[in-house]
Amino acid sequence: MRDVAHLAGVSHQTVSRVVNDHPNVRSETRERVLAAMRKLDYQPNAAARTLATNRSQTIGLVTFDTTLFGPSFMVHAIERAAREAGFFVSIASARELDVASVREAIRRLREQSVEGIVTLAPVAAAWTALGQVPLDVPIVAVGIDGDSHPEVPMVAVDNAAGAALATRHLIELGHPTVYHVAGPADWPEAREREAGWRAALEDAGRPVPAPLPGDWSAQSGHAAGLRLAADPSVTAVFCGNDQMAIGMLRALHEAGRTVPRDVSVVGFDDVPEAPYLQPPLTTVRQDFAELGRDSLNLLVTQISTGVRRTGQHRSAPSLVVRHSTKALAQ
Amino acid sequence: MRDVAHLAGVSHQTVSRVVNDHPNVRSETRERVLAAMRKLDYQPNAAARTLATNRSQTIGLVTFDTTLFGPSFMVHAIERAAREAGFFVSIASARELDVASVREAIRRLREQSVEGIVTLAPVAAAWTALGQVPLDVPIVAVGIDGDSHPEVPMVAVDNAAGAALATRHLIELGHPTVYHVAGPADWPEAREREAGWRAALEDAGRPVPAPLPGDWSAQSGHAAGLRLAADPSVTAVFCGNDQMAIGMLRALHEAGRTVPRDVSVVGFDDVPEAPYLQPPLTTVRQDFAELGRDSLNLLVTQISTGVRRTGQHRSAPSLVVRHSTKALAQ
DNA sequence: CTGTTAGCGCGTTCAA
DNA sequence: TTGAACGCGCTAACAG
Repeated sequence: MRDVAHLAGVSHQTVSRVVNDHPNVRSETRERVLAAMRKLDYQPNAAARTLATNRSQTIGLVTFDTTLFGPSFMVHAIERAAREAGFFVSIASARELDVASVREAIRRLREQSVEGIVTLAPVAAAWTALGQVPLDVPIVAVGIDGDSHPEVPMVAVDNAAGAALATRHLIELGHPTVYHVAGPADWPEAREREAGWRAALEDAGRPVPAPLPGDWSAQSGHAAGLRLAADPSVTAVFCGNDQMAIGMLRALHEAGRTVPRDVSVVGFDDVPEAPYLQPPLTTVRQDFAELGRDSLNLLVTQISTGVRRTGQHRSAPSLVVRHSTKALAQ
Repeated sequence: MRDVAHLAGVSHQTVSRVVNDHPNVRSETRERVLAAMRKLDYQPNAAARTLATNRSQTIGLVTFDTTLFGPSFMVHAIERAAREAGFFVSIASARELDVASVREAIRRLREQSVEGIVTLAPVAAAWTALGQVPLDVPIVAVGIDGDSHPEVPMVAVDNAAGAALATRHLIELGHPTVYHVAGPADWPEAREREAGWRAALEDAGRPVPAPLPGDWSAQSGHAAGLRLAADPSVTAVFCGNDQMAIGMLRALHEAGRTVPRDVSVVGFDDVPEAPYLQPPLTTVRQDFAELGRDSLNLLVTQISTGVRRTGQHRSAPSLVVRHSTKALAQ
């Protein structure tokens, strides 16, 4: 910057004014400075600005497993939205699913003076950690059950509603009951989906079979599928996500049970491959891109207005009916 | 930090020495300082340190489409490795696939004084942009054809070798030739795979059918599959990635052609769902986690030694034979 | 409209 | 072993 000032024959302060679009600069001077900046390929120094203004123009992202479809998609959507809002994004992943790891990730972000934090770690441990974070930096939680920490605003799809959508769809198709392959118990999203499934079943006066444990992976869906296939009374299964549904489809096929003729299967997420599975998967769609954008905008609003927001911001998922579900043959 | 110094009854540089594990501090003083730090929940200020040392402890990640399996997996692996090496990571995604977008992403990272850059944007435009980057910050390119920019070290699987592996596997199974669904032409990885497939075919003296265009998506694989299914002479297909193979499997099924009885299909990547597709997919495995770690370690080595590395670092992919390929019935 | 001064929090260099 | 002075590149406050 000093060099630029020298070359343009002005003080470094004037250069600073030009960089920050300050109004009180004669346009002629401004041009001279801009020319010097181009000539020297001037790069502003974000660290110096951060130090002087106490504003880093950076938001932090706490992630856990970005190899899953949802989180990885949202990282993308959030980075995009952040760039448009003029923010850098720094990521910090939690090593484990425990409170200490999430706190550590948040600590690292705070060390970088981030102006706000979005947490994509939808695990029970995360909100315990969030409750312990000093409230001087705005936080938005994505996909976390915010009931226990109403002071942290949360963005998520209405998992229970989505699960109920799937379950009612199967009930309306004439299935006496619906089995469920659940996600990991320490993920609030998994619990919400299970709760939605359970409630829909109870509302319809149907028996509630024990949910089968899963871990979001196709492998766990496959294992659950092999168990369910052994029981001829099983005609409908709601899987906690699409990956597990893929494993389920495979297991049923291996066991000689045809989908959807013998068994109907519904997933959750609507991954891009869902229409091309065999059969094309009926599933609950959630719009991850919108979720990512919304969470960032909520954060940016808090940063720029200084007003803390709270409460849950739920978006409505929708059911996409394809060919893995069918009316029960009497 | 001033507060800590005050509380501990020392000067702020003594605190600085403690923070940086400087040897010349009496252990008693050190303890007093540490106690004060804990008491005040002291957070070092990364911006100030960056300004004073000109070292940001941050590496930058240039991404393009993190919704694809490979890139999203590597973001995760790289963040992990970076954390262990004591680096923060800041991400900047390229808006488009053009040179300007990649340059802009790199500019944003440089503004943050990153000490090194890993680029996960495996598109032709990326290396054009890389060639224009001032060489004062080390760069490692992942999955980019480094031939045209030997000064930028590159880490990738040997795509051509992987494609040849797949193609030879099909030839050895008795297929007269192998069709190919290619990835986007502006991705070097797609071109390398196509080249490997072509070379294997030529080496075996087989005819080389025109490759079908794809864009990595299941949808494009499905479209290609519908075209191939119309030709009864097609008995073997090598898809540029697993997503396209999923679409291919579906299209062949719709057209009444059974895999692997009528047509054999091979993918590339070995996504976690591959073993659970119908049929379980024979594919070329690449170890994204290792790729991510390697790229980061290569970068950290350059940063800490100050020695620039060059050249290509290729890792060998392997063929995973499952049930989507079968000897051609005579 | 523009320049001068001071300081953001930290590390480095020199003295003590 | 510790402290004082200085500067990293920038912005904020004031002066001109």
